[in-house]
Amino acid sequence: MLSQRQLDILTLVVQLHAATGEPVGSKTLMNAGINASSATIRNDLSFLEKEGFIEKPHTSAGRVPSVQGYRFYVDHLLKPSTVSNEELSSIRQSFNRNFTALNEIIEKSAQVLSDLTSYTAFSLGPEMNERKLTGFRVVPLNNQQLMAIIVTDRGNVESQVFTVPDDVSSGDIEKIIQIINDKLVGQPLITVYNKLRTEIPLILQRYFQTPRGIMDIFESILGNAFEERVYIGGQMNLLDVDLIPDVHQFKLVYSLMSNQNQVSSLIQTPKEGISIRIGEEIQNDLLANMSLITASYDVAEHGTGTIAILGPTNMAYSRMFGIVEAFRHELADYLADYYRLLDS
Amino acid sequence: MLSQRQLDILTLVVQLHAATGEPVGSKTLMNAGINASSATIRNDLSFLEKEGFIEKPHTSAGRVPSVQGYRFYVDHLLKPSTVSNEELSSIRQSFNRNFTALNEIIEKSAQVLSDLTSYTAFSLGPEMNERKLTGFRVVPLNNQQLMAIIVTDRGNVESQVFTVPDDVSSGDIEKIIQIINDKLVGQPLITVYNKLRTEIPLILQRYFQTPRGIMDIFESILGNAFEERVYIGGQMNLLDVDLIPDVHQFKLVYSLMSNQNQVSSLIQTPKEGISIRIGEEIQNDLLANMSLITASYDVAEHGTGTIAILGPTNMAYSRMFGIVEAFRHELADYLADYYRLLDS
DNA sequence: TATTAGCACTCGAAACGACCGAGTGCTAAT
DNA sequence: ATTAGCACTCGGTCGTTTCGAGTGCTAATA
Repeated sequence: MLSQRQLDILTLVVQLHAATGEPVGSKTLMNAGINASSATIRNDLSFLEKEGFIEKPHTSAGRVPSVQGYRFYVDHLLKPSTVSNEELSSIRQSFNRNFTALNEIIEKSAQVLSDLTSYTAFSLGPEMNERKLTGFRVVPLNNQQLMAIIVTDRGNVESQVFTVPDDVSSGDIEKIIQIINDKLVGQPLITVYNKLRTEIPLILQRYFQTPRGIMDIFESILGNAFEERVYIGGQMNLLDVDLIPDVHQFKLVYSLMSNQNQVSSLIQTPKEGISIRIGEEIQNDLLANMSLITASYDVAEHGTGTIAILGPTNMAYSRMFGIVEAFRHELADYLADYYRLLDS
Repeated sequence: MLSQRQLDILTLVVQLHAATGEPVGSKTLMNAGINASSATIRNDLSFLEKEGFIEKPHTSAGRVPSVQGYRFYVDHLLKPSTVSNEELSSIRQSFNRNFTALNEIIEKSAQVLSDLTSYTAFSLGPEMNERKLTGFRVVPLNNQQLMAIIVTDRGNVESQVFTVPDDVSSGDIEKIIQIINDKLVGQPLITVYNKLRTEIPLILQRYFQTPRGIMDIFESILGNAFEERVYIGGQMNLLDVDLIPDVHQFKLVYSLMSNQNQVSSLIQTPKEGISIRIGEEIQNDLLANMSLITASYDVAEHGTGTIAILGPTNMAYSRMFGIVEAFRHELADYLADYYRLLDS
């Protein structure tokens, strides 16, 4: 369908446009290594345009890749650049501090990934839904306040301070803790979440007249732990990209990113490995001129996590692909170590 | 010095400029209620300019208040607008949820204040430095992880999960906890912080060969609790203000606000009550075209806290002053209640 | 003496237009 | 199939003009 030269031209259009941000013209392509006259290149350009791979912003400008063009490039022409050893070791180094809870590692990873790419990065830890509630503690802090601590499967910890309502005695609390330990600890979180709305209130009714107040508290705590949390790094990097035409849109994007649910569904990826979505493929009007690279990673029997970066449509795909690819492996390795340590 | 009409004119210039953002001309002032011809007003304007209260962006524009003009307005002309009952009750309502730890109340207050003013808001809880360490708990989570919980004076809680180094046995941990409980609980935080670097290591040396690793952990945890934390709400509101000329400056301001130390010293206020700093008075080049309203509030014997808002120099001072004034009292009352509850 | 009407003047913002040049499409020659 | 040549397009830049809000000054007025 496309001649080799046409493939070369498309590749260069994508890469030069990524490098300069400008539309690419026939002479530029000639100088960039296409072995043909500018006229010939123009013919090819015109062909590529007819086929929908590139388009021109206006008559007398150069060409710019279309979404379809990017798609084709990403699917067939992209050669992931290998990550330099220095970068690799800088990734490792940034994970090298002795982190504490899993959440903090995940949070840090979003930070590092965004620094590395200078775009906005997302990080979601290994699948939460398969996790079990492995520990539940309530620690008295003073007369009126308690701290509830929830430990899930491995390493993930949520805590919340709460004030005891007037009508609840410390004996009541004891009983509730015992019930929770009996009935909930060791169960998958999803079960916990369900029982909390069905079975537990029934049991509590046997002991208390009005279990509602205290139940609300525990429900909110456990609910917190249940929610998966996507960490975001480098949100301000979006401001550098000239793709945010006005401040208003930036605020919209920012508030989009403040909403866990929306972010969650944004970086949801259907398939294994790395997926690249370009412009309108993201199916979100706000992000129409951006691209999203999503990658999943497996941590042995501990489920799979997700990382992602969001940048301009004309990002340097091969470099970004390389970074994301390297990063997902590093993170998976690091987490495998982390779990191994916990198990030892 | 200034005639009554000149005072009126200055007031109107400030207020109209706040309302429209445009320089104010003589005709506008005439229509806005100054009882004199535009020529007369021009004379007064020219006088006010000579005295340094107003200035003109360029020859054929209207006048704009100078910093000195704002200063005079704020010091002598400003009538704080009273806050409507609805607003007052909406403030109260937003505090009405059953909050848990003090930090969360303070965080929420920054949020509410920024919503109310549509500027950026800061909130610092009642003086931390006078606080004492009243509780210290270490809770085992699993084989390798512990959670340390620190409770200060009243209601303030910090927690941190950490992984136990290989060379530390659970007996060691027990001993350390005991030492901390003996030597540190009940002391003011500042003492804790100091002892942690002097006395405690000496004691530990008696028991362990290499106390360093474990000490690092505790030091970082306690250090965390020691740090005062200013909460910020509505940072994105700065983007609405047309005062941020370019995205670059916004990023600078944003990173300024990401630095606890800088924010802390920013909202440091010398005097009691409400203080208004205008433009260059803030002594920060980045904020040269903004104003900062800082207010302190007392919570009986629990120290004093600070709230602040940061907005454009031409903000509606009387309204903002009113809001901040109302807010500091509401917050003080609410916290007084909160502490009363804890003491009961 | 304070106020006001009148008028010439200033200067930024917006509208206009000429020009430039990168880039195109097409045609005819190789 | 490729290329040289050329007329054409159109956004961006830059200087000019126009417009109008606002000023300062002067002379008349209360």
